[in-house]
Amino acid sequence: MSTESDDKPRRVGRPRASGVESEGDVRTQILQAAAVLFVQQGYTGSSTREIAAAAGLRQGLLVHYFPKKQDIFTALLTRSLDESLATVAELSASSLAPEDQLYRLVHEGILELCVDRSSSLMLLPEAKQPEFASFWAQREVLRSAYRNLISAGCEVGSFAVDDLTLATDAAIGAVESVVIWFDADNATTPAACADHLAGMIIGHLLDDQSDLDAIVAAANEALAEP
Amino acid sequence: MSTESDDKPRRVGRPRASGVESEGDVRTQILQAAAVLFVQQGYTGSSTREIAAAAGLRQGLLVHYFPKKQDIFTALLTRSLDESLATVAELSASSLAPEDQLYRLVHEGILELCVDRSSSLMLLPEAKQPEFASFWAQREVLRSAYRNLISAGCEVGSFAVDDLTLATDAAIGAVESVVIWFDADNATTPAACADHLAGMIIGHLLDDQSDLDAIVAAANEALAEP
DNA sequence: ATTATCTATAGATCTATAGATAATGC
DNA sequence: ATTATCTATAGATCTATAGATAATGC
Repeated sequence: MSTESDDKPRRVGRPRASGVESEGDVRTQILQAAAVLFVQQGYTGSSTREIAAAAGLRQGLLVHYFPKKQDIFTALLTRSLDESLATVAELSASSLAPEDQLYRLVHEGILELCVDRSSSLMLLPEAKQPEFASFWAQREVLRSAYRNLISAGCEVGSFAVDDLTLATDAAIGAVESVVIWFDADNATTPAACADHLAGMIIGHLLDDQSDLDAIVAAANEALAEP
Repeated sequence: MSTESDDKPRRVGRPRASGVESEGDVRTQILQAAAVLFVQQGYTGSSTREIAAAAGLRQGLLVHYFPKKQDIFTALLTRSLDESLATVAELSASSLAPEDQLYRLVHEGILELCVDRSSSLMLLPEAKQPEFASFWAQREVLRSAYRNLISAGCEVGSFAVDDLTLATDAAIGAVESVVIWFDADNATTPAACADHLAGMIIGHLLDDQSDLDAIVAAANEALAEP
């Protein structure tokens, strides 16, 4: 119904030198390009010029959207926690037993890490530096959720754990280990990874190993529903 | 019995500007300083000048010992596999059952990763780049050892595994995950980490969970001997 | 006039090269 | 003379700043 022809690129502002037209939010495009480069070459190893080129724009414009290079990294780090923190909120509103909640949190977390490469950015050494402390504070929220679920699982007698801190770190660590080796090009699917690893992690926390089947079955049923 | 006084610094060559005297092999000192910085700030994020300063010498001298910055990284990466590959060789010369061998390999590997911070260097994005391909070839030897032990364990009926590749990657991944979170400053000891994680990994491979206790007991006994 | 982009560049790096210097050895 | 180190620096970056330009909007 529009009187304008769709293929005429009517857009305010000087055209891009690269010819590539901006599709959607420019900041998002920059972030995507940066995520790929950071994963391949590291944060310091990827120049703002390279990132800009990958996003189809000039370095000067990138700086206009992200005045400091560090702003790009901060945005990516923060974004990488959103999904898991949303899952935590959802689960804690449910009335599921702690072992069921933890299984689902772990399973979801693994899937997320398999599909979104940028979730491995927190492993970059530069992420440890003080400018990114607020990211680690957020992440501590996620770690507490794991810890609380493990602790609650012990209280109801489902889990048996000596050292709560060690069990928590080992569980989160095993979830995150998937970013070290999962390769989207290989035959193994994210779902298969998630099933395998989640079984290993929850299985090792359970007091009675044979409870695992019921937990897995319940989670699979829940997934089958809308 | 020496006629020379020990505190006179008789040494050929121009003295260091830093005043810090070289203790032992200079290349080793440079590598140690570089490992710390690479872990903290990444490879590209650590300049040769910084590394030299940390080792108590000037940048020009560092370049004399390692003509390319990349040579430092190559040396560190290569070194990080030595320990585990030696363990593999030792174990395969033994007549232990595959599940016992794998438990010990995993356990040793975790200990090593806890004590030697530089073993996490392979996680740096820069390590993936083609100049370091020979490191990955060596590492593939280690991965094969894991894979073969899991496969052998299945054949003798101790392990039950659907997907050999997935089981291998998950096992190595879980071992390596320790570098993500282990912190020497915390209360948890390397030994406690190794026990916990190795139990989780081998436990999940076993067909009959109750075999785990015997494997752990045998490994602990072997460690107690000289 | 407003907007989105561009180009040009200053100042601060960083790696690797070249050659000088301050010890001991003979 | 030999050795281990140094200083100085060229050339190539890299980030962030400043201001110009090429579109549409009115």
